[in-house]
Order: sequence, then structure tokens, then C-alpha cells
Amino acid sequence: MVRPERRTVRDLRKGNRAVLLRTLYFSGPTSRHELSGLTGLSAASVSNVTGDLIAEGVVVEAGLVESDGGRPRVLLRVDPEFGYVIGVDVGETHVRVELFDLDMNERAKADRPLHPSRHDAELVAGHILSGVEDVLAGSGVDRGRVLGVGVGVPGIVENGPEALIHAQTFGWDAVPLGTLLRAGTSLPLYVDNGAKTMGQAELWFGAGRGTRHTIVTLIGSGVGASIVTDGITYRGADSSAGEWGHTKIELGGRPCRCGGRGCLEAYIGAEGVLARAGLSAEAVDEQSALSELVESGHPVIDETAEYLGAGLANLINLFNPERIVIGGWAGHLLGRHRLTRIKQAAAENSLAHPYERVSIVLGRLGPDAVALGAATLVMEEFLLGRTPAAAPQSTAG
Amino acid sequence: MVRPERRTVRDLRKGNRAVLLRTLYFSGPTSRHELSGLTGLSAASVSNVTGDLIAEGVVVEAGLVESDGGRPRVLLRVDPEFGYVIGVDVGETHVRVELFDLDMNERAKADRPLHPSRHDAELVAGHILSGVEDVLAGSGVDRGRVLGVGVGVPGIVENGPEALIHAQTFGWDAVPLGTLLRAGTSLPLYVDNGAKTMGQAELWFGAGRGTRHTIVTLIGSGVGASIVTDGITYRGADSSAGEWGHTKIELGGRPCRCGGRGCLEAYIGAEGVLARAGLSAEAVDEQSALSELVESGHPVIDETAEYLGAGLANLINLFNPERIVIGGWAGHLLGRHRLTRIKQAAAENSLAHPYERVSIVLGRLGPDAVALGAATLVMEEFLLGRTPAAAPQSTAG
DNA sequence: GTGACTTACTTCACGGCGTGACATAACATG
DNA sequence: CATGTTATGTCACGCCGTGAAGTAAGTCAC
Repeated sequence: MVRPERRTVRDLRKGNRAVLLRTLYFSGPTSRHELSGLTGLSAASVSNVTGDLIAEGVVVEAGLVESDGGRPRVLLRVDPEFGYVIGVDVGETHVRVELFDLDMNERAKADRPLHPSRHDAELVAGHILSGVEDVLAGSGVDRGRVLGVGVGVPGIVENGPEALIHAQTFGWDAVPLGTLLRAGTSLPLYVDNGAKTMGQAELWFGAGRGTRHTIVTLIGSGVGASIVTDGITYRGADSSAGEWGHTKIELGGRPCRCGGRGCLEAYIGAEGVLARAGLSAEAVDEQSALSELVESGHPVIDETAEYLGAGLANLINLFNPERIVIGGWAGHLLGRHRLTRIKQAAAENSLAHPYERVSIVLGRLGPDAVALGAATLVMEEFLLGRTPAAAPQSTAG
Repeated sequence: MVRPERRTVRDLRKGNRAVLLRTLYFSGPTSRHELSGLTGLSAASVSNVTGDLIAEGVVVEAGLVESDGGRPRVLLRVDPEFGYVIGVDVGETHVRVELFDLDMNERAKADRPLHPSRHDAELVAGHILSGVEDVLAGSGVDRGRVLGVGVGVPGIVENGPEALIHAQTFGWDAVPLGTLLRAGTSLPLYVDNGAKTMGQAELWFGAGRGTRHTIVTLIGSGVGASIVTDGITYRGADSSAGEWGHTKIELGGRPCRCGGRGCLEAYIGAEGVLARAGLSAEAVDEQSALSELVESGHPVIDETAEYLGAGLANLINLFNPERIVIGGWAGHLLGRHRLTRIKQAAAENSLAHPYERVSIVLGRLGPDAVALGAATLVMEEFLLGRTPAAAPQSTAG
């Protein structure tokens, strides 16, 4: 049931400010005149609000456009140096911290290796915190100009009053990562599942750009998905939506590392594919082993394409998306070599109507988009006008 | 990507009016004072806006509440007689038209039998139109006071400029039902899939009341689902989302009437269950045959509960809902006798965390809620302030 | 150069909004 | 009937977006 909220005349301004800021951000350098057309706001209001934005320093002028007989348009853009955002990718083998300007240019980076069997929460939190210090030092960016830190983690992120993380592969059960980090920094924090952050990166800057009903799959050793419904990453009742990897595709089928049977992940996750080809994921390097199977045309790969296509078909029937993006390193590998077969299997296993509507494409950002996506969590807040706009030197919590 | 819209100071009023109207509708008789607390609006604004609503005739006073020493509160409520809504259920064997007042009390009803093999679009449209005339005559309600007609149909409803319906079981391929109806009436029309309308009925008045992340399943001869994300029925890119029945639960498994294999519907749809028990759906009466199987404890029924549970588990993993409502006549039958088993299967096949969050319950409105739900489509528009509020005698298109 | 023309932007008065402070209404109690 | 209490109505205020009118800043013809 829709639960609308009351609004005051001031929310109006906040909303229109956000509309303008977002348009400016995604449509690049734009004149006030054009903005008026894009947003539907009157020229007067555009002038008024952009005036505020310029006074705050969020927006700057960016040159003129020559005219053929009139006053030239002044181009406006979000000042990429107005603030900075930090994205963190917590993976199986590393913690990666990246600092971006508002144009999402990477300005500094820090990597911390993780031993695949040691993922203590304190260790990871420590790596994140020291990584943040590193990128601050490395870029020379003042701490007060950082709008926040986004963190993409594996597993389920339960967004209550304090984010709790349940990550089976890390042995994390209700780890309060947010609290751990907040003890070490006063920067605003946003924690989300890594598949969802990667999905948001593809949605904003990659193969999902411009779409509103989109699913970004993340196929690596494990399998996940980010589901975007009507432009918003769907999180469900407590943020664990999108566990596509553990939906059943073959009831009572192959055992999965989640303890269940017949999960999609057991068939199309890298570990599952190798196992089906008779290889132990522990004995070989996953990535090169899978690559070899693909190159050599091993029959298991065609079978995998079938399963993947059927898994996508289920998403198509349930969500009726306009685009499906295949991501993750294993997804890229399979997609590059077997996209036609995957699409064919998707077509065979979905209803004609929704299948016609969807385009299935490969991710454009590569498997390293998790940190970028995590940074967009901060950016999202900024565009909604919820971050301290003109943070002087403060370190808001 | 979120696409916010500019707003003017007038939208503000419209929005707050809608907030108030909706609160009044769902919270029953309420005083202005209480409304202020419920909506967050100031007492002054509540007075102001309710004044408008009363002047329009939408809202009426509904008695006083005794006080212990102060001015008594005046209770307000939406006038159930302000207008009327019509809901239509287009099923396999009948077209049912019902007229409700705004409190959703049924005021008149018309039934038109349909021969299971004759579903010409013109015939159905004719039944709907004559049914509408019947309920108008039967209730004595003036045509000008009808806010609109909602229609629930089987199959996929493609909501473009003109609703196109693709219903395999009816042999409908892109039938422009909206256009057909509009030729015969000038009442506002809202067409949607029957599973979705039933879902909205359960969400508003049944087992889903008060929830925001909800899935209502419709298990009859066929299988569908209505997916409510964040309070809104999810429709996807072109309204065909929720085709749960044709997701694959057993790749390459039993043939389904959709032409595919291994669809959930082939296992838990009434027709599929009977077929698995060796009965032909055409030779027996589906409902009594299934009922008999359930009563006699046929092993196929336990198996069906397993499949159903696994199917629900997939929804739980993907959507992380707070509630799942089992509806449809076959769903009721199975749920009444095998709910524990179904839940157990759902638990076994879903991740622990999202499973803990969800409650799986039986529908409360019975299988006949399709027409009621279709009427809520009109009600929804009314509460958003999009229907001609004080329709004098007109017949808006 | 200069004036006419064109286009982009700014200013301003206006009507509409929600709000808090205050006024009033409508009851119970003593 | 006075007093206290609570619900509701009124009003001036500050803020909003808008259209109309004004201003800025170019091109172009001559």
C-alpha cells in the first residue's frame, strides 16, 4: 500500500533542487535554457535554483556555446572538485578502496590483500579504515570534502538501525560492520551488497544506462543479481532481495555450497561449472581453469549456457525487465563466447512476450565495478541533497 | 535511474490532499486532530484541506467522539455514496460485473456465463458492457457517479497507449479490449491482469493488509502471482511481470501448456496436479477431482506441496517479501490442508535469512476477489485525486 | 562602427502553499 | 454560570514557482 508523505513548501524547493542537480549531473554541461526544457521548470526557477547551487559551489560555469545571433548560452556543470566519494570493494581476496571526484574519475586507490581463509570482521574493518587514510593521503584530498564512504560487501546486508552483515563465505553472521567502521571514522557510511553496488555502477555508467527495469547479474564463483525496478535498486523487506543464485532450477538437483540442492549457483557459478567438469575448485586456479574449458569447447560449457539462459528466463518471466546485463568475471567469460546460446536458452524458457521486450547484453564495466558502484551509493545521497552540501571542514557522522 | 519530476506549488496541495484522503479512507472515521498526527500536517492545513474535501462532497462528518472535558472531536470519513466503482472479472467460465460503493460494499452484480471454448473478444466486451448496464440499472446508481470501471483479465496486459491483451488460454493475441470497450461506454477504464487485481484486493482488504513487500499467488488451473514492491504492484517494463507459473523449477521437466517444459504451473497448477495423478483435466471436474485427491491424501498432493514450497522459496530469495499470500481456489485447497508441509519445503529451499522474515498465509478473500481487486484499480486513481472529483453528471473518457 | 535583431538570462509582482500564533467553539466539571 | 480543557478555525508570515517584462550579450547587414 502506498504510503505518501506530507510535504511542505520547503520540500518543494529541495525536490526541484535535486531534479536540477541530477539532470545537470547526468546530462553533462547544460545551459539554464536547456535545463528548463529538460526539467519542465520555468526559466525563472532554473535561474533561481542554479543561483543557489552556484553560490554553494556545487555547480560551476563551464564555458559558452557560440550562438548564431543571440546571447550565447552559459554551460553549467557539477563541479567535479566540489567533493569526493570513496568506494570500497570487499572481496574474497582483497579489500580495495578507491577515491573518486564527483565525475567518478579515480583519484587514488589502495589495495589490501586478504587471505582467502581469513576474513575476521576486525581485520576487514581495519583494512577499510587504513585504506581510506591511504587514499586521502595519496590524493591530497581534504577529509572534510569527502561526502561519504560506500562499501560493497558479499552476503546479505540487513539495513536496520545499524547495518548487519550475513556472509556465509566469510563466516560472518550478523557482523555490525557499520558500527565497527564508525568507531574509526566520522565519515558518512553506506553499506550494501556487492552485487547491488556493481549493479548500480552498470546502471549509471555501463550497459544499463538509461534503463528503468533492469537486472544486472553477477556471475563469479558465486551468483547474485541486482534488480532495478522502476529506476530503483530493489532491496525487499530487509535488503536481502536478489539472491538469484540460490533459486532452484532443478529441484533436488546438485548440492550447493549453501547447503541446499538444485540451486542455480551450483550449475552456473564458476565453482559449480568446474565441479561439473570434474575439476576441484580448490586444486586449480578458478579463472584460468574456467577459461580453458570455454576455449576448448568443453560440453559442460554449452550445458552451462543452457542453465544460465533458463535462469535468465525465470527473471524475464518474473520481472519483465527491459535489459539484462551479464556481469561478473565468469559471466563475462561465458557471455563473450556463448551469448547466442544463452539468449536462445532464455528465449526457449521464457514467455514470448516478455522475452521480446528484453535485451540481454554483456556488462561494460568489467568485474571491478564493485568499488565504483559503492561510491555511487554516496553519489545517490548527494544528488538527493541529503549530504551536507557545503561541508566546510566538518566530519559529519 | 530515478527520474524525479519538477513540482509546482499546486502539486503540493494535490499531494497533501491525496495523503489526507488516503489516510481517511484506510483509517476509517478520524478526527481532524488525529489526522494531523497521522499525516504530519499541521492542524491548520488539515482544517483547510478537509474543508475543500467536505465542500466537494468527498468527505462527510460522521458523528462526534465524547470528550472528558473539552470540545468533542468531529469524526470525518469518505462518503461511501460520493461515487461508485465497478469491477469486472473476466474468467474462463464467466464474466462477472460488480458495482461497489466507495466502502467496497457490493451494491449490484451481474454474471454472464462463458462457454470454455468461446472467448471472442467481441463477445466478452459485449458481456462487460451489458453487465455494466445491468449493475447500473440494478443499483439505481446514476452513471455520472461512477468513477470508473476496472477489468481483470487473464494473460498479459500490455499497457501502452491502448491496453493490448495477450491471453493464450483465450486465444487472444494483442486484443485491444480497451478500444473495444471505449466504443461502448464513456466511463474511465482500467484494465489489468486478474492475478494482479486479486493481489491488490488481498493487499488492501485481505491477508496482505498493512504490508509493503508482498506477493500474492494465484493458484488455480493456471498459476500467477502479484508482486508488490514497496507498496506498489510491480508491473515491469510492459506490465507482464509476475509470470511465476512459467518459471522453470525442473529444467527439461514436465511439458506445460505454454509449450515449455519444467514450468512450475505444470506441477502445481490444478491441471498439472491432476495430470500427475493420472487424471485428465478434461474428463473430470477439476475442482472436485482435486478436492478428492487432497482429502484422500494422495501422494501427488504431498509432492505438490513440495513443489509449491520450492516455488515460494524462489520468490523469497528473489524478493525478500514480508508476506506471501496463497490464493486461488487450488491454492486455498492446498493451503488449508498442507500449509505446514508447504512452509517446510519453502524453508528448506530458501536462504535462512529471508525465510525468517516472511510469513506465509492463506488468502482471506477467497477466489472471487478478482472483481473486487479490479474495482480497487479505480479506487486507487480516486485516492490519488486523478478521477474527476466532483463528477456532476458527466461521463469523462 | 552602428543599429537592428536574436537569444539567454534576471528581476519582479503575484497567487498559492503550509505553518505557528492566536482566536473561537464546544464540551465537562464544580 | 464560571472555569478549565480540548478541538477546530482564522490570519499574517515566509517561502515557493510562474509569467511578464526587463536586461545582457552576442550576430549580422550595412
